Amino acid sequence: MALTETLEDYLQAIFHEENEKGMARVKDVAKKLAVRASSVVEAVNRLKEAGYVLYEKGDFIRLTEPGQEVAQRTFERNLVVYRFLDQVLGVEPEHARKLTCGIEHHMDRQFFDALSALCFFFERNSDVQEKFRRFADSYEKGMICDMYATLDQFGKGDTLKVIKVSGDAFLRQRLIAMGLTPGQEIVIERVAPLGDPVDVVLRGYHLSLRKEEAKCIKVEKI
Amino acid sequence: MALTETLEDYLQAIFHEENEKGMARVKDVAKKLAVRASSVVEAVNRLKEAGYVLYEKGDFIRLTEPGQEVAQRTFERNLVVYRFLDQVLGVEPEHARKLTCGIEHHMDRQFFDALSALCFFFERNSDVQEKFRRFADSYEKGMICDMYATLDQFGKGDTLKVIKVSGDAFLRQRLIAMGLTPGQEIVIERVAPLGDPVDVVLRGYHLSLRKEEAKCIKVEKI
DNA sequence: AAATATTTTTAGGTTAACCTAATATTATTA
DNA sequence: TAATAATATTAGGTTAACCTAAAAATATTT
Repeated sequence: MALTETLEDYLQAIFHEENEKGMARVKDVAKKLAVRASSVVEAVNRLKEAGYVLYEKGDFIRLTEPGQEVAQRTFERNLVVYRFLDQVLGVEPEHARKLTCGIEHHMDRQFFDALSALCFFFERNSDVQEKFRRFADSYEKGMICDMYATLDQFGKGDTLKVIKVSGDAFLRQRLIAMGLTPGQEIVIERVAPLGDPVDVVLRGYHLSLRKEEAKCIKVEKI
Repeated sequence: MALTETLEDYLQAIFHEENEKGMARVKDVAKKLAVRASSVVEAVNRLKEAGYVLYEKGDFIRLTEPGQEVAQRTFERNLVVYRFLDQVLGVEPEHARKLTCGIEHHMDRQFFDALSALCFFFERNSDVQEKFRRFADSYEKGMICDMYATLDQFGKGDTLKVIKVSGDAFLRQRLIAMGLTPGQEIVIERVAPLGDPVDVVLRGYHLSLRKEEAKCIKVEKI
């Protein structure tokens, strides 16, 4: 019985209510999730069906063992994402909190572990943390202005992946029509002196690009 | 006109079809998203309403300028999450691809930029990358066995946040009833010799915990 | 205890996102 | 070109997740 994201949210809200106030009531869960009480009743009945809560009308909502487990796990995921945003990426707390919700539903054990490890790594290696902070700062200020390299910066034999095609609409259209589309892998076959033209292979086809055109193609080396 | 996550997915699929095959057809979009053609028609009509695609029945689906932009942005977010999972966290490609989808809808500019910066940072600093890889390995093998510290490991004046309460159900119940609930902040007021008992303050209340109990409370220093 | 207020529940409605099955359209091939 | 196959569209149904508004149950005052 896999829960929907929404039901997982309800479970978590109930978990927090239980923790904060000792018990969870329809009204408070409703307020916490910003929905109407009737929606909570509906959700709780579904959770009851699935065996995650105990509930008799009029009574408090209480989590069963499996319910506790799911809620706890979801909460931990939430926490780790928050920690990552806050401590590693340096997103402001409030903003981090907003971003966090939603992501915790898309994590599995491996992701969770890896993210935890990363948080710890940064925590234990303040030099790395410092270094990254400086790096990110200059990145933000546009000093590492273009995050992706362009095709003209590579040489014979390099295998690249197209990220984006820039330039005016007409040129872009033309390049895309040639198969230079985001995600496409290309191999540089030959670069003429002074970088013009550049011959590449993609999907088995050969293509010759002017340097000006090559400059419009953002790529990533693979 | 904010799009739903689902419609953003349709937009992205259309984008990729256009890029890969030069044009997007209902059938192919359906296959790509693993839905029925009728669902695609419905979604496309909604996208048309919202001004993101041009579509006359029987014809191909084509993105408008705003449609292109949204699709491109979503794709870039997807890519950066993928890059992060793959290059930084070391999740295997296939698995990373699965995890990626879903997350790209929960990102904003700041998150995107920070994550990009992190990927670059790791790329440019292979020593850091190496170091983390080793760290994560030992972490995975349980050598950094417990990711969270426990309450008994801290001293007077430390401010902590409760992460989890472990122990048998009975003890857990009791500790939680005392207010030691996940997320709760506590301050250590006094630690008796040999660490037993530990006095803490939470929500303005004083609490005295046996060392055995303190060991059950996973915390994080804040 | 009666009156009032609060909370919970039910009943019935809406929307997005799917579906199946039938029909219409467009392509392909005999 | 007629028959067949492939695609696309429509019509109508389902489910989750919301809602409003009214009714029922509990609590709280006077």
